[in-house]
Amino acid sequence: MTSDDLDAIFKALADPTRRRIVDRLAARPRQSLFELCAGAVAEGQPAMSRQAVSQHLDVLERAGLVRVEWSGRTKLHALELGPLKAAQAAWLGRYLAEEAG
Amino acid sequence: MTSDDLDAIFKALADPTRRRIVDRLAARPRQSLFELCAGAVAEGQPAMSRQAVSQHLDVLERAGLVRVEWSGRTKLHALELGPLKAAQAAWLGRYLAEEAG
DNA sequence: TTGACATGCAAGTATTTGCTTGCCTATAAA
DNA sequence: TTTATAGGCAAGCAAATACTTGCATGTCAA
Repeated sequence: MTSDDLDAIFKALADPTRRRIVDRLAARPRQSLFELCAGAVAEGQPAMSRQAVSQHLDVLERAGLVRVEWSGRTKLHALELGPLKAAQAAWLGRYLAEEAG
Repeated sequence: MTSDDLDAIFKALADPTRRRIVDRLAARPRQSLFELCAGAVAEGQPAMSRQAVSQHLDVLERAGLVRVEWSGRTKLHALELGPLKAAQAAWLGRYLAEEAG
């Protein structure tokens, strides 16, 4: 866990659209790009272009927070919590409250 | 803790220089702007101009992570962990490992 | 094979970020 | 009062971001 890794992780989480993508992938893993676009609309949020969502997913993927699996022509995305827990161990944990239960 | 608050907190932590400032304030609270500039050099890091450090402190202060207290012409900075713990409670905690010990 | 679908790639643009430079204000010390 | 010190304000600039538009590629179905 280098300083650059922490940069990428915090930067990825610093955007509300990306945090919503994380939340949707936590609720249901293995979603395609189109499913994630539709999910935004389903939650009553402003529609996002496919390219915009794709670029957000790239940011999350480069931070290691999203893992990708191809199934034919469909790219399935799922949450990867390892880097976040590593960030907690490497830096964030010093400053966080101990989690209650 | 609004989504904007989370934006500000994660964005503030997404820069290595700002994380080092946080670390230095954790090690010793109530440091002035000049002390924080000197601290960078003392740690063997590249010197930073007063204005650059000041702008980083503004970002941390706007995120609520740094609390300021004036003493004469000296502005003393200290770490404020409340917002970080609030961010953990509001969002981050869902995805973090339970802290060992 | 043809056409529809899921996604990638690349260029263009407006905004933000990180940093610098130059000048100004206010407090403290000589 | 003069001078040095701690910091603020504002403009300028290169790089990064967030998003769009247009076109290309690869996969599946009819």
